[in-house]
Amino acid sequence: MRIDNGQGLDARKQPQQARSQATVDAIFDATIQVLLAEGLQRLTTIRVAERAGVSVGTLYQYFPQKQALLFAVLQRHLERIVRTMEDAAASVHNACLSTMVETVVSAFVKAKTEDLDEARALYAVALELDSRSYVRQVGARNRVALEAMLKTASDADFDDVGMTTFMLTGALLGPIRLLLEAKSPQSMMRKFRHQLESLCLGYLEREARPKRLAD
Amino acid sequence: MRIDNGQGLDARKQPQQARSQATVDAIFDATIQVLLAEGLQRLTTIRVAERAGVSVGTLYQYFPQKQALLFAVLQRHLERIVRTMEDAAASVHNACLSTMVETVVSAFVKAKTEDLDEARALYAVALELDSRSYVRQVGARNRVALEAMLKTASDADFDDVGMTTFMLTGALLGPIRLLLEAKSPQSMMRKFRHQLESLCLGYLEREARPKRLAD
Amino acid sequence: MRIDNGQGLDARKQPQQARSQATVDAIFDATIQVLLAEGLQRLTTIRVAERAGVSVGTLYQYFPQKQALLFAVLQRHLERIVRTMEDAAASVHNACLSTMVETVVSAFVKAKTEDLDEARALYAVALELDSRSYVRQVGARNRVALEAMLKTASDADFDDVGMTTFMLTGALLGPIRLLLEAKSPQSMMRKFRHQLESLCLGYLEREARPKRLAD
Amino acid sequence: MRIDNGQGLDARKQPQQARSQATVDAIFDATIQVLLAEGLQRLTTIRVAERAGVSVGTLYQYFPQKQALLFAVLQRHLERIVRTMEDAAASVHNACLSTMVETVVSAFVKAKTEDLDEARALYAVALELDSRSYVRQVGARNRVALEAMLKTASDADFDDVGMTTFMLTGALLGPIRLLLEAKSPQSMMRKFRHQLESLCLGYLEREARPKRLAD
DNA sequence: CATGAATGAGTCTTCATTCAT
DNA sequence: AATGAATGAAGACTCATTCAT
Repeated sequence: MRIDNGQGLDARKQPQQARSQATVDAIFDATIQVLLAEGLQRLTTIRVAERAGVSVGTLYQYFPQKQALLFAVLQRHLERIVRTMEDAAASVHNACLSTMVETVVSAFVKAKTEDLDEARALYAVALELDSRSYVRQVGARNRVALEAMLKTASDADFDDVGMTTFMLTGALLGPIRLLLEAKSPQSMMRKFRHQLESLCLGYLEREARPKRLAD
Repeated sequence: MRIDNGQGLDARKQPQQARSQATVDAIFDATIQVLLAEGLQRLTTIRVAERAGVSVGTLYQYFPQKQALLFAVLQRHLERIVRTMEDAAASVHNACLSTMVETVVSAFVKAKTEDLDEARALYAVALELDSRSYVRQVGARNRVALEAMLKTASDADFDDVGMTTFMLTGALLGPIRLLLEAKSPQSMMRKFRHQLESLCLGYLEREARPKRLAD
Repeated sequence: MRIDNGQGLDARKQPQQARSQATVDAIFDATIQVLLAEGLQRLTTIRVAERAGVSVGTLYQYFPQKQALLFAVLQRHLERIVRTMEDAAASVHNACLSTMVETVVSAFVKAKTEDLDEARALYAVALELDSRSYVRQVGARNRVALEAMLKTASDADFDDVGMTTFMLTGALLGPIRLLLEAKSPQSMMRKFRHQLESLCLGYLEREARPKRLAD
Repeated sequence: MRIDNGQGLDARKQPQQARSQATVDAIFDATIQVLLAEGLQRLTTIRVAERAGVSVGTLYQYFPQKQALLFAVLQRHLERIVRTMEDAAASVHNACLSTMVETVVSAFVKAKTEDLDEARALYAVALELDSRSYVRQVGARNRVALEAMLKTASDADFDDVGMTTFMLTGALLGPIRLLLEAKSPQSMMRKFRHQLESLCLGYLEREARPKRLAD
């Protein structure tokens, strides 16, 4: 959020930064494209620079190492997704379980699906040793948001909210990953969201203790 | 399993092949170790050979390319898992949903968990371009087995078994992956299996139409 | 020739390309030197690069494979020779046989002899599988030029010009090859040209039918 | 000659040597085949051994280094040819030029043509650094034989027999090499020998001084 | 700031040769 | 003697990174 807004604003005032931003964006896009077209193993700084229409030197101006570039691209992607999730989770505090699930699933599917190729391209990057801890952090933020939400559910209490959140996260990630790896993700999309809600809600309702009213 | 036996037999007759087998095994193990210790990107044939206690030349005698080695390791792993799943699914044809889930979850968790490190190590390998189609095949075999099982459920019918199987697979994979990436998977294990059953069963019961008796 | 000029011109305008050209030239020369000093089998990209005073990486910037380098060197050499032959042959259309032979032999000996070492170095390269078809092409161009010339001889007709050209080519190549492989080619040079003319002319006069005047 | 006879004789007495000889022959043949099928650069001891139906170890029993093998094959080939030439040249001492040429050309063409593939396969080997001096030796023997022959010509004297022999050798080699490299050598064969005689005789008659009778 | 030529350490892969069986 | 598994030096080629222009 800050980055998006900030960069837009800065751009108007400082034309050079506008150019910078355009360059950075071009590099980001090029990275995704190369990732999709060639795979992580064949992604080279030169290939990225070429596709971005800049020289390697320029690329290194903005990203002092290859790792930094990959990390930045991954970060942009994951940041957008967690933020979406955090916002969605926060917006349904104190709601009932079914509303929560509906909202969260909807947000998650939308986030992952909007940039389908990007998400696909970044799986391998996320697995890389050097980004592991960051990925874990983001995962943790995600779980924190969900856990905070679940705790406020108007119609349910959980014995082990930590575990429940863990499973819920898994329930969201598993099918999405499968979907992204499928050949024609678009075709199942409509039904998919409904099914994902069913999966999550089925689980949560099984795990919930009915809320004690006079508490 | 079959492989071990077959080779064991041969080994007694042909001492040279016994040595070969020992070498191949050492290379397999070394690959997993390097994968865990260094990651896919830093896995080199020399490092694998060194850790296996053989020369590069020997490694190449058995695996004509690096890819072939990685593929073989992945194959051994996945083959064991699908076979476990196929057997488990076949063993509960015509049972009730809860038995099915219990059996399948148990088999899956056990398979993935037995060689925890191996499973962890191979995620990145499975993502590589060249093994994609094979991974997909195995995934398909898995789904076929589950779908065949679900169709025989004594207490449930499904409108769209294909989709249900798809989601069920996702429900199994997601949390397991999360578990493998967690710091101390062993600690949650006991509770985990129960939770995974809950997730699967909650979903399936929601999706099931009660079976028509006089059909 | 054309290449040098063209690149020279470009070089003045684009200083970077001047550096490039210098690098390429150094690599060419180094290749010949390594070929002579070590032989084709011991020619390695590193050795060439070292002798050229550049790094392997630089070499690969200009020649994407070892083969490409060898091919380029061979091409430069053969191209110069065929062109010399084509020009020489064209320049004596309609002359008498002895003039033709004198001119062609002189051009051929000069071309092969100018860069004696280069010619010597490239025999093995020319034999390599991958350059075979190119070598054949050049040979064909050469024969075409000679055949066209012979057909216009003012004092002779040939029954089978194709065969005659074939033999003439062999008559030129054989002794030259022997000369290049000799220890002190320079010493025989003077007499050699005369002898080669004798060989060619002796043959052609035997094969020629006297020209019918009223044709 | 000695080798062929000797080995045949020994074989009858010492059966083990017969087997040896068979093995050696198989290795020789395999070498030629590999040379033709893969080229010198891709000729490996293992490939040769495989094609010969023996193990590498066995191959090394007979040829302690790869070079030794190649050298032996080359030697067998060249030895046969020089010997043919020496015999042919010796058989026409004191004959007239045209008889000499006819005999020598016939022998040479026959020798090179009998094992067309072998001759083709061995060009690259002959060019290798390590066999250069041997090849030169054989060339020298050849020239010595021809020179001795020319000196006895009944109808001609030469001012510089050395040079004349040199050119004659070149005149023989050049066209033959061209023929071997051609696509369908067999087709031109008949006419070819006649042409080669014409080339040689044309040259020799030009260079000859008529023999002084009362000398 | 931008460029892209240059660098050279690091990878994969091959193959002559050895040696335990 | 024969076998073929094992060795490891050496070669082709790549690519992150630097730096003169």
